[in-house]
Amino acid sequence: MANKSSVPRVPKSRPQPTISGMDGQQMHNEILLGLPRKECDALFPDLEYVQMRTHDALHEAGQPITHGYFVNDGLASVLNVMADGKSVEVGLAGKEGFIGLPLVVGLSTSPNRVVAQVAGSAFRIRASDFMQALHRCPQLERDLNRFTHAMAMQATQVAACNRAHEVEARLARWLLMSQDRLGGDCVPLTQEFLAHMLGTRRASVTVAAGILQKAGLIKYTRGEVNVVSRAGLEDASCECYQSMVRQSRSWETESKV
Amino acid sequence: MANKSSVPRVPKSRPQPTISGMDGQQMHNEILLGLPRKECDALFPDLEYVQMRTHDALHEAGQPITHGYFVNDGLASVLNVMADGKSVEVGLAGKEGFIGLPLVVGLSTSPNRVVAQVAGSAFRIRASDFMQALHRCPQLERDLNRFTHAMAMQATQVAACNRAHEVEARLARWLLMSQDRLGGDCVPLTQEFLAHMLGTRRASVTVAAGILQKAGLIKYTRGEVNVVSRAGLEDASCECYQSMVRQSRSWETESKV
DNA sequence: TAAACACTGTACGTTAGCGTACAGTCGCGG
DNA sequence: CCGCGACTGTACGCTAACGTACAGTGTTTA
Repeated sequence: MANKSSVPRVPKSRPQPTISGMDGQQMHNEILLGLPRKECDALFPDLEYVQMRTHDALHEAGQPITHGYFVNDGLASVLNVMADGKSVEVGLAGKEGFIGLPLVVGLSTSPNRVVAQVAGSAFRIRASDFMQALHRCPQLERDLNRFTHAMAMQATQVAACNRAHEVEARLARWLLMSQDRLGGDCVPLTQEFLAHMLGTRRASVTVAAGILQKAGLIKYTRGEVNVVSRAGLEDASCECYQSMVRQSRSWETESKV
Repeated sequence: MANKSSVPRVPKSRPQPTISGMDGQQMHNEILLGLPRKECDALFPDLEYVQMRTHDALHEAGQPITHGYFVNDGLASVLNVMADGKSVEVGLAGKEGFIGLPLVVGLSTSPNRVVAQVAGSAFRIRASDFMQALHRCPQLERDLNRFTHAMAMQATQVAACNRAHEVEARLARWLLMSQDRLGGDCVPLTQEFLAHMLGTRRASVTVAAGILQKAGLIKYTRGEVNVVSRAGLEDASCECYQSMVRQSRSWETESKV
């Protein structure tokens, strides 16, 4: 929440190659920001700055992946869609992430639906361009393999959580995770879509959110959740949130090869 | 159990470097079998052939990873362990797999507990040796990155399944998945441990297994499930099983870069 | 062969969550 | 300013699954 007005992390000494459509926008995507100059040169000409509007589908389950997306802003949800149309969120990516991981291992079909859950922007790249660029960008490839691993960890935690914990705790966890990735107190989402995320009924979300609100942890108003007490939410959430945080920590400290 | 005397798939033209403790045993692990000669030479001296006994823990949640395991035989379950001691299976690996994926991205702590769910054997390698060998084995590294991806897909499917489907269907799915990885009709497991896999009560497993048995799909006897009708089981299981199969198919066909 | 053990079957009260339906409430466009 | 659509609150009967407990049954050990 603090870094709203922080300086962009691109070193001044590195004038970025142009990115189509970006004019004047800031780059937030952490994978791109961390690339060495050489890989930027190789990659950036293929990137295109695009807006993500709420509920835009980036990928469709079972469909070919046309573009990869370096999320810059906002929030993308990875959903597993069941035969009866119900969906369950299995992953969440913000500016630390990339959407289109199958491409990294040479698959061009997405097993999941991916939607922009909170509007924002992304740098997108055509699948074919991406796969070629990858060969020239070893650091990018390594980052993406790591991110794949991080998403895998997230999915395993969610798998367990879905089995073991109840709606109220899962909702709290989800809000915390979103807040972390958005960097603000406000998560703009309707209960209807929260229900899709949690794989439950809207009515269940209403009840759970009501409890959190009465406890003074959040403030809910038509399509917008405001986090009032992070600490309280962490108590209300299940251990899974802390597990995930711990994992991404050990990540940062341990995994600097 | 059936394929004890099948021919080894290692080409005759490629005399294998010795592996400690292996004397006369056959190699089944598909990752190792697919490596080019050069990488075998680099890797095999560090491998050690070991037995996995039922319920042996290969990794402990939150503990350092001492060895990676190329599963050769039997079945390894990746479990997420909750604070209250309950566990939920989030991944399953047989001879197609490797246990210790965090090592691949430079992490030396396992987020999950991994146990031998069905006894067998594995080729293990010390974590430090593994991480060094990886630099000399690009094909191995690529294979393992792919396998990471496959496990991630598995986890996402399980995450959704855990939320959406009921015990009976999940049990059927699990039996099918195990059978695929074991290559026989018989899955040696008690209801108690099936319950741990499915993240449910033993009593629920008893009921579900009873239904499958009455329907003539399986035969259950003290610690041993015999699959009678695969087709029937596939009907009884949820769509998730087919999803997973489809994914590993597209895998094999698409992803030969 | 008896006792101990491990595994399986079943039962019962309790509960979270489901499906569904309907009544508020807010905000925007006509 | 009204009406309509989108969002939220609540209610009710129903079911899967839970926690727990205990009785059967097969297998090993003494």
